[in-house]
Amino acid sequence: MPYRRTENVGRRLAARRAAIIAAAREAASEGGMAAVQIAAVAQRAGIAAGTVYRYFPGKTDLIAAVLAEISEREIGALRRAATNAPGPLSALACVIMSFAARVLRHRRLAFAAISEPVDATLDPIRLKFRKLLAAEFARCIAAAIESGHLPEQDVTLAAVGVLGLLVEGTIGPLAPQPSGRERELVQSLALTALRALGLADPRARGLVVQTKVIVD
Amino acid sequence: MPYRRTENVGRRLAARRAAIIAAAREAASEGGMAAVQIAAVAQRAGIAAGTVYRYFPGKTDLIAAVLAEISEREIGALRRAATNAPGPLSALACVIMSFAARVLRHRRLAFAAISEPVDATLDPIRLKFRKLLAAEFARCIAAAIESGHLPEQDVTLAAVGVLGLLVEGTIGPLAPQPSGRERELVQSLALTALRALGLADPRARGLVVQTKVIVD
DNA sequence: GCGAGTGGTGAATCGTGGTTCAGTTGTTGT
DNA sequence: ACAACAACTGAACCACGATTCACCACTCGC
Repeated sequence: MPYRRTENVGRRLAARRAAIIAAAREAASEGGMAAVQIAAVAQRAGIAAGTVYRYFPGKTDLIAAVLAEISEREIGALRRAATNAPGPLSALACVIMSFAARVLRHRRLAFAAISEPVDATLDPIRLKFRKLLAAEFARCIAAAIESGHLPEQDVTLAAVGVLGLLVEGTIGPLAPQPSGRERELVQSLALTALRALGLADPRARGLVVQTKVIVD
Repeated sequence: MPYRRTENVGRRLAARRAAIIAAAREAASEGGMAAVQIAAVAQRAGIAAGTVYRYFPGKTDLIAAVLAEISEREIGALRRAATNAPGPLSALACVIMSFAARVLRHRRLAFAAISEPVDATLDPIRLKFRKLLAAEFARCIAAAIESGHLPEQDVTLAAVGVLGLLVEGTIGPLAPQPSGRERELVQSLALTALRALGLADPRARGLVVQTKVIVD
């Protein structure tokens, strides 16, 4: 039996798989989901179109892998942001602002990952991502309510609303164009979001100003 | 010269044009933008596929017409809601709640019209619709600030944020499923939106409860 | 170096859905 | 009824992009 996959080859395969995912992500970063075409991705990765199918059963699975990667990175960052904060309210502010800031860093990709439909078969995966994001918000909101910093409310709905507010304000079609004023935009959106959750204006204002954002 | 378009024929043509638009709208209502296919629309309208092209140069123009119609209806309704209200704050609440309620009445169609990308050439048209919606919110927010009911803030950004909050909370993928509790959902979202704009919790609560929604 | 088997290739295939157009049907004014 | 023309038809055409597959290239263990 002359050929067993060697360690070395295995690494090369893994690297190529990662390269394909990276190529797909880059394509999405530049031209949105519409630009994620097998031929284009393959070219970017320096391989033939057919080769993509040795790594992924189909385009859907490739995009799912891209989304999974993004999801893991982003959720991790938000969780870290929450953990590092001194208190529940501070954690909430930090998560909100980190999310907004991170999205602003990669607008197109974020838009593609969060808002751009692709295919009905992918809806569950995108839904999972959004659910995780909302859950991260929800966790912080719940903690802030628990500790008496926010009024009682439907936590899930509040989280979804805040998510929509931030997404629309950062990468929605009406969001301000990139202009170097990202810091102010983040603060402005965070202020609005915190008020939405029931925090009085002055306290929210102070909280927002003193919060440090984690962007990696 | 034996044939000039007669009055009667003109009416029939106009009616057919309207029927095509209606068919496209219905298709979108049932299956989203993906279901707006020329063949399907034509069948719905009881005509042949080719006939559609006697009324619209292409699919893009057809969808543009559908969006224009929706836009006119919806913007009109919001404007009416604002006008009927006794004061600036009441107008704002009414516009917010009317928007949410109307969207909930036709979720799929609203989602298709507001959130579902179709084609890069259509982006300007969708953008215009969103801009009009945001402008309607912005007008009310500005009036409420003017009259001292809300704190100073970036009106445009606030309007965009509220739009995102409401859209996500009503027709976003994480929004609550239809369940007969629409009234509560609208109130809950409106409360959150008004707080986001800087209205203190108790005042917002009272305002939301007493506001009558215009749904037609 | 060689046989066995994996990884890679890219042109051809396929499915989908918008668009076209030669032929048919319907309407108008005389 | 007829000429002149518009409207309608739907099968054929076309573009696009995912997927396949027969063939080539490489790696492995001997």
